[in-house]
Formats: sequence, C-alpha cells, structure tokens
Amino acid sequence: MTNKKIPDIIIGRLPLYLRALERMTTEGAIVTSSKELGEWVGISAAQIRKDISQFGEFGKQGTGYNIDFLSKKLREIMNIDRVWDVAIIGAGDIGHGLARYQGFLDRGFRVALAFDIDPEKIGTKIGDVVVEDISKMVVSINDADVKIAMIAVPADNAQDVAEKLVKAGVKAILNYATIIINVPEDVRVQYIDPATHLQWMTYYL
Amino acid sequence: MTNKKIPDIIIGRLPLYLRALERMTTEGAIVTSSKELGEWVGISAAQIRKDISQFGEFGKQGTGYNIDFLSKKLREIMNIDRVWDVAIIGAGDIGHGLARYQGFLDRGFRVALAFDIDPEKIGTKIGDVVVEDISKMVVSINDADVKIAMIAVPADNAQDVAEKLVKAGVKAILNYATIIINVPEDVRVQYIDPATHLQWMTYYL
DNA sequence: TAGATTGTTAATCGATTAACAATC
DNA sequence: TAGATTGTTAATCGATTAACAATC
Repeated sequence: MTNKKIPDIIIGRLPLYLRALERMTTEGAIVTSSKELGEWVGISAAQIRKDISQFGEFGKQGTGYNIDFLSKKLREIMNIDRVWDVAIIGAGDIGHGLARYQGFLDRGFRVALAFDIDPEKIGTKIGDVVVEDISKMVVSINDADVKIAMIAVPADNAQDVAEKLVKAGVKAILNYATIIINVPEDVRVQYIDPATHLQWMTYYL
Repeated sequence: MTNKKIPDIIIGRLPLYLRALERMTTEGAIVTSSKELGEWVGISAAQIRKDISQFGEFGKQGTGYNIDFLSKKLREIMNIDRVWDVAIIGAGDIGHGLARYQGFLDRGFRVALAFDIDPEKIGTKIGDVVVEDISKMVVSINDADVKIAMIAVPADNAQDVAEKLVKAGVKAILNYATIIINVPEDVRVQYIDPATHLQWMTYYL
C-alpha cells in the first residue's frame, strides 16, 4: 500500500530490478520469478517479493511475474512512465559524454538544454542540443520547466551553479563535481565521483 | 580492532569522511570533533565515533580528532597511502573525461594506461597517456602490474573487456557501461550509470 | 578543577530472512 | 489434482542511536 513511507533503500533497488527486467525482455522472456530475478541482481527472492509487494500485488502464485507488466508498474512507481527533460551544466568532456550518452532516452530522460560559460563553446552543438550561455540558465530552465540537472563544471563553480539551479526550480541534481553542495531539503542531490568509487574498492585490494 | 570483519557499509563511509577532512584542511582547521564531522557529512556523531573506533583509537577525549592524523589513518585503512595505477578502456567522451580528470592524483590514483579499438584513436594522447591498441591490453596491463581498470566502452563490448581485464590480473573494475558484468568473486566491480542515478531521484519528484 | 569529547556498552530501531498459508 | 510461487507474518540479524564512564 502506497500510503506508508517506503524506505529509501527499497527505492534504490527498483532501478536494478527494472534494468534486469529490461534485459530479460530483450532476451525474449515473458515471465520471471522472484527467485530468477533475485539471481540476476544478487538479492534474495524473499527480499524481491517483499520490496515489490510494498507497491501492490503484481505477481501470480505458481506463475511469478509478467515481465512487461511488472516493468510498467515499476516505471509508474519510479515516475519514469514519461520522459523527463534534463539540463547539462558544463560542456567539457563530462558534459559532452552525458549529452551523447545513448542510455537516457529509452530510460525516461532527454537532454533538452546545455550551458557553458566559455564563449567558444556557446552556440556549438553537443548531442542534439545547442550550448547556451550560462548567464541565461535560470531563465531558460525556468521557461522550459526542467526539473532535473546534471552539474559537470569545475568544483569551484559547483555551489554557485547549484544555487542558480535551485532558483530556476530544479528539484533533482546529479553532481559530477567533486564537492558537496548545499541545497534546500526539497532538492535531491546524487554524487558521481570516480575517485570515491575507486577508494571504496582499494580497501579490499 | 582490525581482526574482525568490518561491514561494507562502514567502508563505504570512509571516503566521505576523508573528503570532508581534506576540505577542513584546505580551510585551515587542525582538529575536529565527531559532532562537527557528522554535520559535514550528514551522519550522527555517535555513528562517526563508532565507525572510526573500529580501526583504532584515533581521538582524544575533550579535544576530538587531529585532522591530519585521522586523514593519514583513513588513507592507510583504505589502502590509498600510495598511488594506484589505473587503466582506462575506451577513449571516447567518457574515457577522455576520466583521463583528464583532475581529482585522481591527489586522491591516490594515476591514469597509467589507456586503450581503444579505433585505429584513429590509437597513438593519440589523452591526458598524459598515449592510447594503445586494445589487442595489446592483456599484455600491457599485466606487464605494468595494474590492478584497477575503468571500463568506458559500449555496453555490447563490456563483458568481453571485463573478461580480458580479469585475465590481465585486474582486481577492481569501475564500469561506466550500462550493463551488469560477470567476473570472479575476488574481483570487485562498481557501476557508474547516470540514468540509474537519475531514476533514483525521479521517485521523489 | 570544570568542560568537552572520546570510545564503548546497552537499548532501539529497521532491514533481511525464513517459513508457510493462500492460490494460481 | 500436484507443483510452483506469491504475499505476508514472525523470527532473526545487523545497524543506528542513546547514554555514560573514562579521561584529556
């Protein structure tokens, strides 16, 4: 039942489930079980069932889960049964990589805007969008009603950019800058930092 | 005490602590407390103390923690009190961004090797390294005794690359390809996938 | 000494697993 | 019907928090 608060840790597993289901679809499967799905994502069958049952009864006893149906439901739950426009701030290597990343469109996202401060980059095209002057960012994002942004600027400018994004109405930020940014409570931030990920593994080497 | 198994969840927080401590250092601080550090990283003071005490007694009652000393200890624990050579597989946008990423060197990593399959890219320089032919990857990585690699190739080739990396002796893989790769148990894999991170946030929008 | 803060124990909280009735 | 698998409850496990003696 969706009226009680679902723990973050469960929400964090839903994209994994969906990705595995999508993979199964491409391999031609129609139904799966909590056992099989669990093996794909490395999580116990009991936990898969428990997680999914937080949102409704999507399976059938004796049969398992219809993959298309469960995928659809997961997309609804995660709010990706639509396409979200996203903005990229910073048109360097990372910004370029993101703009040209092929994995967004079929997973609910479209790069709609890109910004940079460098006059040489403004006006050039990355992916399908033209890089705009960062001074127009707040207005453009506001006008386009974009709620999701990815920060790919140097660490020194990240906090400043974040504050402008908040002003523009952005509610979710994916931050590639190696710095913790401060934003209001109702704005979500995720960090992607290769060095931190590597450090997490060196402990075990 | 280091003889009992430390939970993964604690290991995962150590890089956050270290990053905050490094930031404090640049701001000129000498000592900190579990309370202050906790506020920086958004974790309770009790938990900070508990985590740190898993590895030894690094603080002083009444005073707190010496930032330099604690940083040094954390680096030792995480095995980054040395520089790890890393290899980049794939010299596209993401590979380029990684090769030129400034945050590696002062955090324990050096990009030592890069590979691509495209003849046009082989021989060119990205960051400080020359892109080698991917067919030489296993031998080169083996010779250089590199244990850490970052996969930045298309999803279709990721599993194949991963298997070659394992053959070359790599024990830690940071995977930017949008696909789950299968490797032996003693090889660690971390995934970086912007779409998955975004999906994690759209639930709350 | 008085105040502050650690390291650690015990209490609480939450998440995972095991088990099984319901049922396809 | 017999076999399989869900959804859910109870039991277990592990992580977080609260509290406080030790001590700088």
